[in-house]
Amino acid sequence: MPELPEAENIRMALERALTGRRIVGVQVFSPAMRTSLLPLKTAALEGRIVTSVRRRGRYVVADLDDGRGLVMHFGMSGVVRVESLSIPRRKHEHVFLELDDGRAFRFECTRRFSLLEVFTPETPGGWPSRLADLGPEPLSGEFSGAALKAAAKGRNCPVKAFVMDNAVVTGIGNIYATESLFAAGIDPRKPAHRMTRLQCDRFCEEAKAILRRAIAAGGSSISDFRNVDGSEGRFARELLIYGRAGEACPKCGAPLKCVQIGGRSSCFCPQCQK
DNA sequence: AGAGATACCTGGGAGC
DNA sequence: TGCTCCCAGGTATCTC
Repeated sequence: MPELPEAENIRMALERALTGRRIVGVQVFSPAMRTSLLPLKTAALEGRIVTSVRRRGRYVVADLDDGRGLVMHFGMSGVVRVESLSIPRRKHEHVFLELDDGRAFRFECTRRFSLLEVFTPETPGGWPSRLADLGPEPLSGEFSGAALKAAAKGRNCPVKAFVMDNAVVTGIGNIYATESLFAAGIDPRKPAHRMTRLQCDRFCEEAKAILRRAIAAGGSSISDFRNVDGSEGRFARELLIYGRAGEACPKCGAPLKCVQIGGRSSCFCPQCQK
């Protein structure tokens, strides 16, 4: 399921595949994912050239030469490919954007939690402002132990729900929150405001290191995730505790526990995480 | 304002 | 075998 490292890998691949390419056709096969896909058909995308590909949190934006942009989010099963139109459409491929090199940007999403929309910068409350409202990028200098400690003031929710809040830090989902809290030795159930400054520092350091390693490894392929070239991410094998409830803790050997936090299963070591 | 619950959706696995 | 049920996940939206 795409989190930040997966989105960044998609961004890098789309930057190579789409920059400078002209959109020559639009095909929409299914009316809706998270939002309706029908506006793509009447958005006059034909003739537009992709000028750059950006990322904000888990969102990837392909900027067009007329100032608009294509914003995409991959939910938990979104996959994009840039490949020949002649390859038969897969069951859950919902959109093809035909390119001037004979290939197509093809958007697949099994569980329809993804999003693909055109935005105009002028739209009040449109995508640029919504992206700007997201919390700091975890790999930026803006995300620090001091900032995390300040944001946690007065917040009584469990640490895990807190760090998965996109307004606190963006792009960290269940996998990387689980792994980062384990690496930092923090109990995911602990009320956010009770994290010490040292723990906030540790969390930031570990989260940044894990995210950087995951990006370098091409992301984590859990269930449906594939990179733009169809390859699987190699980081899944480096996950230490995600999805390993009942197994021995890789640090101390105690059995890993699993609890529900914010409606999401959360694996942790009751010995190592305080 | 914060926090919890719920809906959205599909495929895969467990259990009968 | 075939059926039902539950679970996974991010985000929006609702209620308390």
